[in-house]
Amino acid sequence: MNSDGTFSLTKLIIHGWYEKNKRELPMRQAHDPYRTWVGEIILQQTRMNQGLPYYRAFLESFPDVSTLAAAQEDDVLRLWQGLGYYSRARNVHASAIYIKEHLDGVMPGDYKGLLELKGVGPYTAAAIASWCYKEPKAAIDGNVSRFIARLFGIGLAINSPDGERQVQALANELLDPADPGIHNQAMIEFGALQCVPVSPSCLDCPLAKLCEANLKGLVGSIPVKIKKKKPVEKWFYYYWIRSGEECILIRRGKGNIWAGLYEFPMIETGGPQTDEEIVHLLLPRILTNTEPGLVLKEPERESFSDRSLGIGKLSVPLKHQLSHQTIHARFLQVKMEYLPDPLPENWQRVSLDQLDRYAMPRLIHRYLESVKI
DNA sequence: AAGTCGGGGGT
DNA sequence: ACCCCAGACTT
Repeated sequence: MNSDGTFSLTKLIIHGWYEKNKRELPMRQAHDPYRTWVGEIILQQTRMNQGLPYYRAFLESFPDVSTLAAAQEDDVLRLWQGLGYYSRARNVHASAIYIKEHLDGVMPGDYKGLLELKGVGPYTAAAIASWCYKEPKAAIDGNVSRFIARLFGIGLAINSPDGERQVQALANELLDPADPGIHNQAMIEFGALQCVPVSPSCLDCPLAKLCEANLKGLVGSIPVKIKKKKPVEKWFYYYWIRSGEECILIRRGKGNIWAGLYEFPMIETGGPQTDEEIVHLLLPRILTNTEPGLVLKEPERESFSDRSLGIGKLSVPLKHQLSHQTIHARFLQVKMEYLPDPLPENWQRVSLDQLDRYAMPRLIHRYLESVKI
Protein backbone atom coordinates (compact mmCIF):
# COMPACT_ATOMS: atom_id res chain seq x y z
CA MET A 1 0.00 0.00 0.00
CA ASN A 2 1.03 3.64 0.17
CA SER A 3 4.18 4.72 1.92
CA ASP A 4 4.53 7.87 4.00
CA GLY A 5 5.90 9.62 0.96
CA THR A 6 2.74 8.88 -0.95
CA PHE A 7 0.66 10.43 1.82
CA SER A 8 2.67 13.64 1.68
CA LEU A 9 2.50 13.75 -2.09
CA THR A 10 -1.24 13.15 -2.08
CA LYS A 11 -1.72 15.90 0.46
CA LEU A 12 0.34 18.30 -1.62
CA ILE A 13 -1.59 17.54 -4.78
CA ILE A 14 -4.96 17.89 -3.07
CA HIS A 15 -4.08 21.22 -1.55
CA GLY A 16 -2.78 22.54 -4.85
CA TRP A 17 -5.91 21.33 -6.60
CA TYR A 18 -8.07 22.99 -3.94
CA GLU A 19 -6.49 26.40 -4.24
CA LYS A 20 -7.07 26.29 -7.96
CA ASN A 21 -10.56 24.79 -8.09
CA LYS A 22 -12.37 25.70 -4.88
CA ARG A 23 -15.78 27.33 -5.03
CA GLU A 24 -16.52 30.63 -3.39
CA LEU A 25 -18.88 29.61 -0.60
CA PRO A 26 -20.41 31.88 2.03
CA MET A 27 -19.60 29.39 4.78
CA ARG A 28 -15.92 29.72 3.98
CA GLN A 29 -15.89 33.48 4.46
CA ALA A 30 -15.51 33.36 8.22
CA HIS A 31 -14.40 31.00 10.92
CA ASP A 32 -17.28 31.80 13.23
CA PRO A 33 -18.40 28.64 15.05
CA TYR A 34 -22.11 29.53 15.03
CA ARG A 35 -22.24 30.16 11.31
CA THR A 36 -20.13 27.11 10.61
CA TRP A 37 -22.40 25.00 12.80
CA VAL A 38 -25.55 26.18 11.05
CA GLY A 39 -23.96 25.59 7.66
CA GLU A 40 -22.83 22.08 8.48
CA ILE A 41 -26.21 21.08 9.90
CA ILE A 42 -28.04 22.39 6.85
CA LEU A 43 -25.65 20.56 4.54
CA GLN A 44 -26.07 17.16 6.20
CA GLN A 45 -27.28 14.83 3.45
CA THR A 46 -28.01 17.91 1.40
CA ARG A 47 -26.36 19.23 -1.76
CA MET A 48 -24.72 22.60 -1.71
CA ASN A 49 -27.10 24.05 -4.29
CA GLN A 50 -30.12 22.93 -2.33
CA GLY A 51 -28.79 24.12 1.03
CA LEU A 52 -27.34 27.52 0.17
CA PRO A 53 -30.60 29.51 0.00
CA TYR A 54 -31.65 28.01 3.33
CA TYR A 55 -28.29 28.90 4.84
CA ARG A 56 -28.65 32.54 3.87
CA ALA A 57 -32.25 32.79 5.03
CA PHE A 58 -31.49 31.06 8.32
CA LEU A 59 -28.63 33.40 9.20
CA GLU A 60 -30.71 36.37 8.13
CA SER A 61 -33.42 35.44 10.63
CA PHE A 62 -31.12 34.02 13.31
CA PRO A 63 -27.72 35.73 13.07
CA ASP A 64 -26.40 34.34 16.35
CA VAL A 65 -26.99 31.83 19.13
CA SER A 66 -29.13 34.14 21.22
CA THR A 67 -31.58 35.03 18.44
CA LEU A 68 -31.95 31.35 17.59
CA ALA A 69 -32.41 30.43 21.24
CA ALA A 70 -35.13 33.07 21.57
CA ALA A 71 -37.07 31.81 18.55
CA GLN A 72 -40.19 29.67 18.54
CA GLU A 73 -39.70 26.13 17.22
CA ASP A 74 -42.49 26.73 14.70
CA ASP A 75 -40.58 29.63 13.20
CA VAL A 76 -37.37 27.61 12.95
CA LEU A 77 -39.26 24.81 11.22
CA ARG A 78 -40.89 27.30 8.86
CA LEU A 79 -37.44 28.32 7.64
CA TRP A 80 -36.56 24.64 7.26
CA GLN A 81 -39.67 23.88 5.22
CA GLY A 82 -38.84 21.83 2.13
CA LEU A 83 -35.33 20.95 3.24
CA GLY A 84 -36.20 17.65 4.88
CA TYR A 85 -34.76 15.85 7.91
CA TYR A 86 -36.62 18.24 10.18
CA SER A 87 -35.04 16.85 13.33
CA ARG A 88 -32.02 18.90 12.26
CA ALA A 89 -34.04 22.08 12.76
CA ARG A 90 -35.46 20.97 16.09
CA ASN A 91 -32.02 19.86 17.28
CA VAL A 92 -30.19 23.00 16.27
CA HIS A 93 -32.86 25.06 18.01
CA ALA A 94 -32.76 22.93 21.17
CA SER A 95 -28.98 23.12 21.18
CA ALA A 96 -29.05 26.91 20.89
CA ILE A 97 -31.25 27.01 23.98
CA TYR A 98 -28.87 24.63 25.73
CA ILE A 99 -25.89 26.86 24.84
CA LYS A 100 -27.68 29.92 26.11
CA GLU A 101 -28.80 28.32 29.36
CA HIS A 102 -25.79 26.21 30.24
CA LEU A 103 -22.80 27.56 28.33
CA ASP A 104 -23.29 31.28 28.86
CA GLY A 105 -24.36 31.63 25.27
CA VAL A 106 -20.93 30.61 23.99
CA MET A 107 -20.44 27.80 21.46
CA PRO A 108 -18.42 24.80 22.72
CA GLY A 109 -14.73 25.43 22.08
CA ASP A 110 -13.56 22.01 21.05
CA TYR A 111 -14.48 18.76 19.32
CA LYS A 112 -15.57 17.01 22.50
CA GLY A 113 -17.80 19.87 23.55
CA LEU A 114 -19.35 20.16 20.11
CA LEU A 115 -20.21 16.46 20.13
CA GLU A 116 -22.45 17.11 23.12
CA LEU A 117 -24.80 19.20 20.99
CA LYS A 118 -27.88 17.42 19.69
CA GLY A 119 -27.55 16.74 15.99
CA VAL A 120 -23.78 17.14 16.01
CA GLY A 121 -22.00 13.88 15.28
CA PRO A 122 -18.40 12.96 14.46
CA TYR A 123 -18.39 14.57 11.03
CA THR A 124 -19.97 17.87 12.05
CA ALA A 125 -17.91 18.22 15.23
CA ALA A 126 -14.72 17.60 13.25
CA ALA A 127 -15.74 20.06 10.54
CA ILE A 128 -16.46 22.85 13.03
CA ALA A 129 -13.48 22.15 15.33
CA SER A 130 -10.98 22.00 12.47
CA TRP A 131 -12.31 25.05 10.64
CA CYS A 132 -12.89 27.29 13.64
CA TYR A 133 -10.33 26.07 16.18
CA LYS A 134 -7.72 24.37 13.98
CA GLU A 135 -8.23 21.21 15.97
CA PRO A 136 -6.65 18.23 14.16
CA LYS A 137 -9.74 16.13 13.48
CA ALA A 138 -10.45 14.54 10.11
CA ALA A 139 -13.94 15.41 8.87
CA ILE A 140 -15.26 12.42 6.96
CA ASP A 141 -18.43 12.88 4.97
CA GLY A 142 -19.76 11.00 1.96
CA ASN A 143 -17.41 12.82 -0.39
CA VAL A 144 -14.32 12.06 1.65
CA SER A 145 -15.11 8.40 2.26
CA ARG A 146 -15.73 7.86 -1.47
CA PHE A 147 -12.49 9.61 -2.37
CA ILE A 148 -10.43 7.70 0.20
CA ALA A 149 -12.01 4.37 -0.73
CA ARG A 150 -10.97 4.87 -4.35
CA LEU A 151 -7.53 6.30 -3.60
CA PHE A 152 -6.61 3.33 -1.42
CA GLY A 153 -8.69 0.73 -3.19
CA ILE A 154 -10.80 -0.20 -0.20
CA GLY A 155 -12.85 -3.30 -0.94
CA LEU A 156 -14.91 -3.26 2.24
CA ALA A 157 -18.27 -1.53 2.22
CA ILE A 158 -17.65 2.03 3.39
CA ASN A 159 -20.97 2.05 5.23
CA SER A 160 -20.04 -1.02 7.28
CA PRO A 161 -18.27 -0.65 10.63
CA ASP A 162 -15.07 -2.29 9.31
CA GLY A 163 -15.04 -0.10 6.23
CA GLU A 164 -15.66 3.02 8.28
CA ARG A 165 -12.76 2.16 10.57
CA GLN A 166 -10.45 1.71 7.62
CA VAL A 167 -11.49 5.01 6.06
CA GLN A 168 -11.09 6.75 9.41
CA ALA A 169 -7.57 5.38 9.89
CA LEU A 170 -6.46 6.50 6.44
CA ALA A 171 -8.12 9.91 6.84
CA ASN A 172 -6.26 10.36 10.11
CA GLU A 173 -2.93 9.56 8.46
CA LEU A 174 -3.68 11.92 5.61
CA LEU A 175 -4.76 14.78 7.88
CA ASP A 176 -2.59 17.89 7.76
CA PRO A 177 -2.09 19.03 11.38
CA ALA A 178 -0.65 22.34 10.17
CA ASP A 179 -4.08 23.46 8.93
CA PRO A 180 -6.72 20.79 9.41
CA GLY A 181 -9.48 23.25 8.50
CA ILE A 182 -8.19 23.90 4.98
CA HIS A 183 -7.23 20.25 4.66
CA ASN A 184 -10.73 19.03 5.41
CA GLN A 185 -12.26 21.57 3.06
CA ALA A 186 -9.87 20.43 0.34
CA MET A 187 -10.73 16.77 0.87
CA ILE A 188 -14.47 17.43 0.79
CA GLU A 189 -14.23 19.72 -2.21
CA PHE A 190 -12.17 17.20 -4.11
CA GLY A 191 -14.74 14.50 -3.49
CA ALA A 192 -17.60 16.81 -4.40
CA LEU A 193 -16.13 18.21 -7.62
CA GLN A 194 -13.51 15.79 -8.94
CA CYS A 195 -14.02 12.35 -7.42
CA VAL A 196 -17.77 12.39 -8.07
CA PRO A 197 -19.96 9.30 -7.47
CA VAL A 198 -20.72 8.44 -11.08
CA SER A 199 -18.33 8.62 -14.05
CA PRO A 200 -15.57 10.78 -12.56
CA SER A 201 -13.19 12.17 -15.14
CA CYS A 202 -10.10 10.28 -14.07
CA LEU A 203 -8.29 11.34 -17.25
CA ASP A 204 -7.80 14.84 -15.89
CA CYS A 205 -7.47 13.80 -12.24
CA PRO A 206 -4.22 14.95 -10.62
CA LEU A 207 -4.20 11.79 -8.50
CA ALA A 208 -4.73 9.37 -11.38
CA LYS A 209 -1.27 7.81 -11.01
CA LEU A 210 -1.66 7.35 -7.26
CA CYS A 211 -5.24 6.13 -7.20
CA GLU A 212 -5.57 2.40 -6.60
CA ALA A 213 -9.08 2.23 -8.02
CA ASN A 214 -7.99 4.01 -11.18
CA LEU A 215 -4.86 1.90 -11.62
CA LYS A 216 -6.83 -1.31 -11.19
CA GLY A 217 -9.82 -0.22 -13.25
CA LEU A 218 -12.11 -0.32 -10.23
CA VAL A 219 -13.37 3.25 -10.23
CA GLY A 220 -16.80 2.07 -11.28
CA SER A 221 -17.05 -0.50 -8.50
CA ILE A 222 -15.52 1.44 -5.60
CA PRO A 223 -16.76 2.52 -3.17
CA VAL A 224 -18.63 -0.63 -2.23
CA LYS A 225 -21.79 0.09 -0.28
CA ILE A 226 -24.33 -2.07 1.48
CA LYS A 227 -27.55 -1.28 -0.27
CA LYS A 228 -30.60 -0.14 1.55
CA LYS A 229 -33.88 -1.96 1.27
CA LYS A 230 -36.64 -0.77 -0.99
CA PRO A 231 -39.01 1.94 0.24
CA VAL A 232 -42.27 0.78 1.79
CA GLU A 233 -45.52 1.97 0.26
CA LYS A 234 -48.02 4.02 2.22
CA TRP A 235 -51.43 5.51 1.51
CA PHE A 236 -52.42 8.83 3.08
CA TYR A 237 -55.89 10.36 2.75
CA TYR A 238 -56.07 14.03 3.64
CA TYR A 239 -59.20 16.07 4.37
CA TRP A 240 -58.98 19.77 3.78
CA ILE A 241 -61.79 20.86 6.04
CA ARG A 242 -62.81 24.42 5.33
CA SER A 243 -65.39 26.87 6.48
CA GLY A 244 -65.44 30.32 4.99
CA GLU A 245 -61.91 31.64 5.06
CA GLU A 246 -60.72 29.13 7.63
CA CYS A 247 -59.50 25.55 7.64
CA ILE A 248 -58.13 22.91 9.97
CA LEU A 249 -54.47 22.05 10.55
CA ILE A 250 -52.89 19.48 12.84
CA ARG A 251 -49.33 19.58 14.13
CA ARG A 252 -47.57 16.24 13.70
CA GLY A 253 -46.20 14.65 16.85
CA LYS A 254 -42.69 13.50 17.57
CA GLY A 255 -41.36 10.09 16.66
CA ASN A 256 -42.76 10.21 13.16
CA ILE A 257 -41.94 11.56 9.77
CA TRP A 258 -42.43 15.34 9.51
CA ALA A 259 -42.49 15.77 13.30
CA GLY A 260 -43.50 19.30 14.23
CA LEU A 261 -44.84 20.15 10.79
CA TYR A 262 -48.47 20.94 10.01
CA GLU A 263 -50.89 19.03 7.82
CA PHE A 264 -54.61 18.44 7.32
CA PRO A 265 -56.51 15.81 9.27
CA MET A 266 -55.70 12.49 7.62
CA ILE A 267 -56.12 8.74 7.73
CA GLU A 268 -53.47 6.26 6.72
CA THR A 269 -54.74 3.03 5.20
CA GLY A 270 -53.08 -0.25 4.31
CA GLY A 271 -53.76 0.12 0.61
CA PRO A 272 -55.55 2.18 -2.03
CA GLN A 273 -59.17 3.18 -1.30
CA THR A 274 -62.01 3.74 -3.71
CA ASP A 275 -63.61 7.15 -4.13
CA GLU A 276 -66.64 5.73 -2.38
CA GLU A 277 -64.60 4.67 0.65
CA ILE A 278 -62.74 7.97 0.79
CA VAL A 279 -65.99 9.91 0.99
CA HIS A 280 -68.41 7.62 2.78
CA LEU A 281 -66.17 5.50 5.01
CA LEU A 282 -63.06 7.54 5.88
CA LEU A 283 -64.56 11.02 6.00
CA PRO A 284 -67.13 10.12 8.69
CA ARG A 285 -64.30 8.68 10.74
CA ILE A 286 -62.38 11.94 10.43
CA LEU A 287 -65.43 14.00 11.34
CA THR A 288 -66.48 11.90 14.28
CA ASN A 289 -62.91 11.62 15.42
CA THR A 290 -62.93 7.88 15.76
CA GLU A 291 -59.24 7.78 14.99
CA PRO A 292 -57.27 6.60 18.02
CA GLY A 293 -56.14 9.49 20.18
CA LEU A 294 -58.75 11.82 18.78
CA VAL A 295 -61.91 11.02 20.66
CA LEU A 296 -64.69 13.52 21.11
CA LYS A 297 -67.07 13.57 24.03
CA GLU A 298 -70.56 12.35 23.15
CA PRO A 299 -72.36 15.71 22.94
CA GLU A 300 -69.60 17.14 20.75
CA ARG A 301 -69.65 14.13 18.47
CA GLU A 302 -73.35 14.42 17.91
CA SER A 303 -73.37 18.05 16.94
CA PHE A 304 -70.24 17.63 14.89
CA SER A 305 -71.36 14.74 12.73
CA ASP A 306 -74.74 16.34 12.16
CA ARG A 307 -73.25 19.30 10.40
CA SER A 308 -74.22 19.90 6.83
CA LEU A 309 -71.37 19.21 4.47
CA GLY A 310 -70.25 20.10 1.03
CA ILE A 311 -68.01 17.50 -0.46
CA GLY A 312 -65.56 19.17 -2.79
CA LYS A 313 -63.11 17.93 -5.32
CA LEU A 314 -61.13 14.75 -4.71
CA SER A 315 -57.60 15.11 -5.99
CA VAL A 316 -55.87 12.67 -8.26
CA PRO A 317 -53.36 10.46 -6.42
CA LEU A 318 -50.13 12.33 -5.68
CA LYS A 319 -47.03 10.18 -5.42
CA HIS A 320 -44.48 11.45 -2.94
CA GLN A 321 -41.18 9.60 -3.17
CA LEU A 322 -38.90 9.58 -0.13
CA SER A 323 -35.72 7.65 0.43
CA HIS A 324 -37.43 5.15 2.72
CA GLN A 325 -41.10 5.29 1.77
CA THR A 326 -43.36 5.87 -1.20
CA ILE A 327 -46.45 7.78 -0.20
CA HIS A 328 -49.62 7.72 -2.28
CA ALA A 329 -51.74 10.64 -1.16
CA ARG A 330 -55.15 11.97 -2.09
CA PHE A 331 -56.87 15.10 -0.87
CA LEU A 332 -60.57 15.72 -0.41
CA GLN A 333 -61.93 19.20 0.06
CA VAL A 334 -64.69 19.36 2.65
CA LYS A 335 -66.69 22.54 3.12
CA MET A 336 -68.59 22.98 6.36
CA GLU A 337 -71.16 25.53 7.35
CA TYR A 338 -69.15 26.24 10.48
CA LEU A 339 -66.32 24.61 12.36
CA PRO A 340 -66.91 22.87 15.69
CA ASP A 341 -66.46 24.85 18.86
CA PRO A 342 -64.55 23.82 20.82
CA LEU A 343 -62.30 22.16 18.30
CA PRO A 344 -61.32 18.53 18.80
CA GLU A 345 -58.02 17.86 20.50
CA ASN A 346 -55.06 18.77 18.27
CA TRP A 347 -57.16 20.55 15.66
CA GLN A 348 -56.22 24.10 14.92
CA ARG A 349 -58.31 26.71 13.19
CA VAL A 350 -56.18 28.59 10.69
CA SER A 351 -57.25 31.28 8.29
CA LEU A 352 -56.38 30.59 4.66
CA ASP A 353 -54.22 33.65 4.23
CA GLN A 354 -52.13 32.54 7.19
CA LEU A 355 -51.35 29.07 5.82
CA ASP A 356 -47.91 30.08 4.61
CA ARG A 357 -46.85 30.80 8.17
CA TYR A 358 -47.01 27.09 9.00
CA ALA A 359 -44.25 24.67 8.07
CA MET A 360 -45.72 21.88 5.98
CA PRO A 361 -44.32 18.82 4.25
CA ARG A 362 -43.60 19.31 0.56
CA LEU A 363 -46.46 16.92 -0.18
CA ILE A 364 -49.02 19.27 1.38
CA HIS A 365 -47.33 22.32 -0.03
CA ARG A 366 -47.41 20.88 -3.54
CA TYR A 367 -51.07 20.07 -3.24
CA LEU A 368 -51.89 23.61 -2.14
CA GLU A 369 -49.88 24.98 -5.05
CA SER A 370 -51.77 22.71 -7.43
CA VAL A 371 -55.16 24.02 -6.31
CA LYS A 372 -53.78 27.57 -6.22
CA ILE A 373 -55.54 28.99 -3.19
C1' DA B 1 -26.20 -3.75 12.49
C1' DA B 2 -30.32 -2.16 10.77
C1' DG B 3 -34.10 1.44 10.59
C1' DT B 4 -35.61 5.97 10.51
C1' DC B 5 -35.58 10.49 8.95
C1' DG B 6 -36.79 14.35 3.27
C1' DG B 7 -36.21 16.20 -0.63
C1' DG B 8 -33.99 17.16 -4.95
C1' DG B 9 -30.85 16.43 -8.76
C1' DG B 10 -28.10 13.56 -11.86
C1' DT B 11 -27.77 9.66 -14.88
C1' DA C 1 -35.69 3.57 -11.77
C1' DC C 2 -31.79 4.04 -9.06
C1' DC C 3 -28.09 6.52 -6.64
C1' DC C 4 -26.34 10.01 -3.78
C1' DC C 5 -25.91 14.10 -1.06
C1' DA C 6 -20.68 18.67 3.99
C1' DG C 7 -25.06 12.38 8.73
C1' DA C 8 -27.17 11.60 13.25
C1' DC C 9 -30.05 9.16 16.20
C1' DT C 10 -32.72 5.17 17.86
C1' DT C 11 -33.49 0.39 18.67
